[in-house]
Formats: sequence, structure tokens, C-alpha cells
Amino acid sequence: MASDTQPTPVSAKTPVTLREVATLAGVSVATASKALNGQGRMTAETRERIRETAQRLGFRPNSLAQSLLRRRSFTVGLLTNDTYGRFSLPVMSGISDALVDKGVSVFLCNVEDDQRLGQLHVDAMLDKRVDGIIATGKRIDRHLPVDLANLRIPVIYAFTQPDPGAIAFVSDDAGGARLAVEHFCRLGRCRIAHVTGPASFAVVHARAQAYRDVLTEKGLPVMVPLLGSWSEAWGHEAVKQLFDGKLSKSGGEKPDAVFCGNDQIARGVIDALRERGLDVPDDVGVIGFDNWQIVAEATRPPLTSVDMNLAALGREAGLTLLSLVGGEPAQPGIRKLPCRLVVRQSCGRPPGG
Amino acid sequence: MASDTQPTPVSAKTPVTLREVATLAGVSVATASKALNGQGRMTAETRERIRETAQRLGFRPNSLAQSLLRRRSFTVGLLTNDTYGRFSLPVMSGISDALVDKGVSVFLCNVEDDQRLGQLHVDAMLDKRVDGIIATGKRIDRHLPVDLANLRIPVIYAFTQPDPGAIAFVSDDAGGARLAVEHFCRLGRCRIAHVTGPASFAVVHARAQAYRDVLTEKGLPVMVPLLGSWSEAWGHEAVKQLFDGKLSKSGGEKPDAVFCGNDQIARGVIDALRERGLDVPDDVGVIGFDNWQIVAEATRPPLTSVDMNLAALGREAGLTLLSLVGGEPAQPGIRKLPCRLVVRQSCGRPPGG
DNA sequence: TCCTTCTGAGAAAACCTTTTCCCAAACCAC
DNA sequence: GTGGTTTGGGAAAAGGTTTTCTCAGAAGGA
Repeated sequence: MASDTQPTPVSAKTPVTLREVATLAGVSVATASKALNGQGRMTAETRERIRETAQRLGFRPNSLAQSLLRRRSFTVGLLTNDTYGRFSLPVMSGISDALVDKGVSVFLCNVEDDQRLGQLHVDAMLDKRVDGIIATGKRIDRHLPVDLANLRIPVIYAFTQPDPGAIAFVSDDAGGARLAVEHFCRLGRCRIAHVTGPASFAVVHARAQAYRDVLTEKGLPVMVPLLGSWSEAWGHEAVKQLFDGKLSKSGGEKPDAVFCGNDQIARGVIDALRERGLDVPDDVGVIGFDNWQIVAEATRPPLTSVDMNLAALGREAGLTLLSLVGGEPAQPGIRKLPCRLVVRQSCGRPPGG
Repeated sequence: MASDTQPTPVSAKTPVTLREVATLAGVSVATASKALNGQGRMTAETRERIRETAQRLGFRPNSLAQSLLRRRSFTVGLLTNDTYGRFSLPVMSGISDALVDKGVSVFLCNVEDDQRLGQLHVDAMLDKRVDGIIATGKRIDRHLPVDLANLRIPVIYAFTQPDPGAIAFVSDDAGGARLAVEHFCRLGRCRIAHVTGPASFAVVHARAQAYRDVLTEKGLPVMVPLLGSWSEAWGHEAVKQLFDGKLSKSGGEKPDAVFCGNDQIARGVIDALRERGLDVPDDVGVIGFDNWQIVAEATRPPLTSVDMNLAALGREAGLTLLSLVGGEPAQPGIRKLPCRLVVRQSCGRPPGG
């Protein structure tokens, strides 16, 4: 039993409609609608009576009916192929953050890498009259297995390969790499190696080029980036290659810093260095990429890493989609969002510090 | 330009309506509707003509209109507080798998641990007339910050604390623990330790009790479970406690197996054992929990771990929700779904094998 | 008193589909 | 030819809301 000091919203089996509110308030549905939406003209008394009645009955307008009429469903679709994604999940989270306050709900569709599944989801969303679609994925240089090119609703790409002429948000990988390498330089490291993933990833080249650029600008020696897999095991193997003198003839030229293409490689590198008796960060500094918190904080010492700000990226994507839905124009093109360096202990401190 | 050997679905600015199809086919909307839905009676020729017209125009019925009429939106809400969740993500994936083929789309709502946000999302979903709601989370013994008790639509709980009298699916943690400990027994290990998370987690007690039960049944010595945090660091620390003789007086009584409460602890344990010169699995076997693939496969050797089958759990939850929506009755209560042991190399092989 | 101008509120159309009921024509048997 | 049945298809209501148009009555001015 509800206390009767409070208005008790009747928990009816079936939702309260505007018609019921109108009847109880002794007005027409038209007037009721206008009263609740602050439209139309009526005495303050009438408006208040209707409001009160609606409140008492716990009236909430049926979104389906509204959407049908307004041709706007306050719903967007989020397409991804990153099922267990540590990349697309922060993106999603950012999107959701940006939209929930505006009353927009998000359909999450995992399309794996399956064309049929993709079409199924897109059709379902179109049928449900989503206001727009955001496509996201697990890497920046692969297209989702769906064709979003000629939809009649706005589409935004976030952390996935866009269609030409579309609007996309991606991380600035080159900028992120610069952040890491420049940080090493500032700390006085001068023999900086780069251990990263397979050549099939565009980001590998972007980051490696930035690595080379920074070192060249500073007049420091450029070592050839070691390409492998995105795994701890490759981190171990790379340390072997770097420190077993196969690459550098003279013993003195071993690296004093390693910039890694992701946090798992960095983890492998750190473990391998420790096993060789090399101290991190005193002998060798290490910086990772992705700032995958659970990995970065578990390494010993905790890993300095480049964060791609994926949540912010998602937020931007969400807001931009909304403005597009609202009819505002937007320049097509790829917008690169800056990364940031999260400094922990694996990179060392400045000489004076 | 589309080839003209194929029917070219006109990419109109505005969606094609049934009325347009009807007009073009020279019939009424009623007849058109019946033709496309296989209802009503008409000549085969008429039906075919209408179908063809619809096909040619690329007609797809407006889900909003259908939902409004049918009082069924083919939409469900998924509530979670596991933003970066490695638990709720597999669950979601299972749910989505189960529902996509039935044309059901899923609203993903991350409510963090915020009541206001939770209410916001629930209200939005209710307004949008979802057919049902699934609640999931990051742990089994915490309730989401929302009240789903007296909704007028079905609610299912999956991997989160249910309201009393509700339907819930959770993992059988005790069963999973048994799997691990019994596996050790089968391999001939007889001094099995248990290193797990904090006492504030219900699963810690469930698994510890199962651990004790199995050992008691087998007549093996029960060591007091070591409770700590869910971290690698605790794995290291626990090895120190186990092998520095503080617990067992005689040197011979050191464990030959460690059953860990999650994979991160197991990772820490394995690393710590190796650093002590103990071989895994020859000297000490290790089994983890969660089967978090990216961790389990990166440990050296790869980690045997208990998998909670979360995707299957999600699938069950999705299917059950659907049958509830369809009006079929279901027993309230908590259903525990079995775990499975994923054997890799950290636990050793049978003596004869 | 008559005409105009507000004012408050209702009727109805619109959004799009489904479904029930109904009707006219055709067909059949007698 | 008549009464009954089948057949093919349409009209209209329903679902819940918003918005435009309309209208009756009151107020104001002459």
C-alpha cells in the first residue's frame, strides 16, 4: 500500500493515454496536448488542472505515436563489429553519454563481420525509423560489412573506415606517437626503439612514421621499427632482437627507451627486460599505446601509455550526428581527435626531477 | 547508375508508404496490406501485382505504425552498469544473437551506478514501448540502481542481483569451482590452495565453499582460502604467503596446485612462481576463473580457466524474455547455468598422459 | 444595438498500418 | 427467375499524439 500523503501514480496494467487525462480533466485531447506541451491558449487554471491530472495518473506520452507523427524517433543505431571490444566500448559509452540527456536511445547492433547480419540490422533499424546511424569498429582501416552510403538518414563513422565523402572521427595516431617519442626525448632518452604490430594495420605505419619524424627532427638516431603481432609474446621476442646485439653492432647502442604499438606488447617488453636484469625505467623506459587501464596498471612498474580518448571521440560523434539530424549542415571529411599521454612510472622521470 | 537488368529500388528521399504501393497497384491500402501479409482473399494475379509493385518501390512497412497498432515494438531494453564490461559484454552478445533473428532490436543502456541515470533510461525505454527489459551487470550480488519490480512489461535478470520473485540467470560458481578442483584431483594433485578475491563478493564464498567441499569429499587436506583483491599483485603476494612457509610449517607441505578466483590473480601467481624458479605446471598447477581469453592466452604457459558461459547465459535470458513477451508463463526463480573448464597448459596433464 | 476583435477550447486531419466488417457481383442449385 | 453462397475487394476504425482550423461567446468600440 502506498502512503497517501504522496500522489500515488496508478500502476495500471495498461499505460495511461492522453484521452484518459483529457476526459478526467474535462477537456478535449487537443487541449490536453496543448496544455502539457505549453502550446495553445487557455486559462492558467485549465492548464494547471490538466497538468495535475496527468501527473496524478502518471501519464507519459507514447513515443511511438509521437514519432510516427513527428517523423523523428529519438533513436539512433550503433553499428559495430567489435564484439568484445575494448575499442568500440569506450566509443559507445561516449556516444551514449552525449545522447541520453537529449532523450535519445541507442540501438546496439553487433554485426560481427557478416554481411547478412549487417543488412539485417540496418534494415531493422531503418524500419524502426532511427534518426541516424553511427558506425564504429575495432580498427580504423577496415570497413564494416554494410553499405551505409546512400541511406536517407545521417551516418557518422567513429573509429572505423568511412565511406568516401562521409563524416568520420578517428584518433590521431601520428600525434599520439609524437607525444610518446617527444616525451622520451624530453626525459633525455636518445636511443629510442619502436616495437609495434603487423604491417597490415594502417596505424602501424602512421605511428612508425611519426616516430621517425620526431627522431629526425631532434637529430636522434632512428632505429628501424620492429613489426610483429599485437601480443605480449612479440614483446618478449622483440626485446631479444633489440638486446641480443643482432641489430646494433656495438654494445653501447642498445636502446634506452622502447615505444610500443600497444599495451600488450609493452607488457611483454617490460617483463622481458626485467627477466634480463634490466631496470624499467632506470635502464630502459617503456611507453605503450591504448592506455588499456587494466593492463597498464598491472605492469610492474605501471605503464605510461598513449590514450586515444575514445570516449571523447564517441561523444563528438554523437553530438555531430544529433546536429545533422537537426538539419544543421556539416563538412564531410575525417576529423582526427588528439590523443593524450597518461604518464605512469615506466618511462622514468626527468633527469632533474 | 544502376543496371537496368535489375529492378532498381528507388532511393526516395522519403520512405515509400503502403498507400503509394496501393495506388500504383490500383487497389486500396487494405487490399495491399493483406496481399503483402498473405492475409485476406484475392486473385493470385492481384496479390502478385501488389507484391511486385511493393518490391519495385522498395516498400518496407513502418515499424512505428505497426508497433502502435500491435502494441508490440519488437524492441527490448538492455540495462547494465558494466561500462567496460568483460562480463556484461558476452552476455549482451548472447542476448543479441538470440534476438536478432526474430527481428528484435536492443536498446543498450549503461546506467553506471547512478540512480538518476537509471530512471532516465528506464523511463525512456518505457515511453518507447519496449517489449521487455533485461538487466545485467558486473557482479552477481549487486542490484542495479533502478527499480524494475513493478513494471508492466516482463523483466529478466542476467548476471546481476534480481528482485525477489523475478526470473534470473546466473553462473553456477560453485559448480565451476568444483570443475577446477576436481580436475586437479584427477591429475593427482593433492595439496591444492585457493587464492581468491575479497570477502565482500558472494562468489568468493560460493567458490571457496565448493573448494572445501570437494577436498573434504576426496579426503584431501583443505587449506584456508586466501582472500585478497582481484589483481595480479595479490597473486604475487599470495604466492609469497603460500611458499614462504608462513602457513605450513614443514617444507613438504607446500601446494602443488593453486585454484585462483580469477585470471588476473592466476596470472600473478604464475609469474610469481616462475620468478621463484618453480615450474608451472610441473611443480605447481594453476587454474584461473573467467576464461578471459586475452589474459589466459598471454600467460606462460597458457592458463587453464573456468568459463562461465556468459554468452549462453545471455542467449537463455533473451529467449526467455521473448517467450514471456509472447505471453507464455515461466517459473520465477534463479537459474544457475553450468560453467565449463577450458583446459590449456597451466594445470598439467594426467600422470599417465 | 450592432459590428469587430479577442479568447478559450474543440473538431478533425495527419502520421501509417492492420483488421474487421461489409458489399456488390458472380455463381450455383432449384 | 429466385434465393442462397461464395468471391474479390473496399470502407472505416483503431492505435495515441500533434497541429491546424474553426467556432462560440465575451469583450470592446461606435
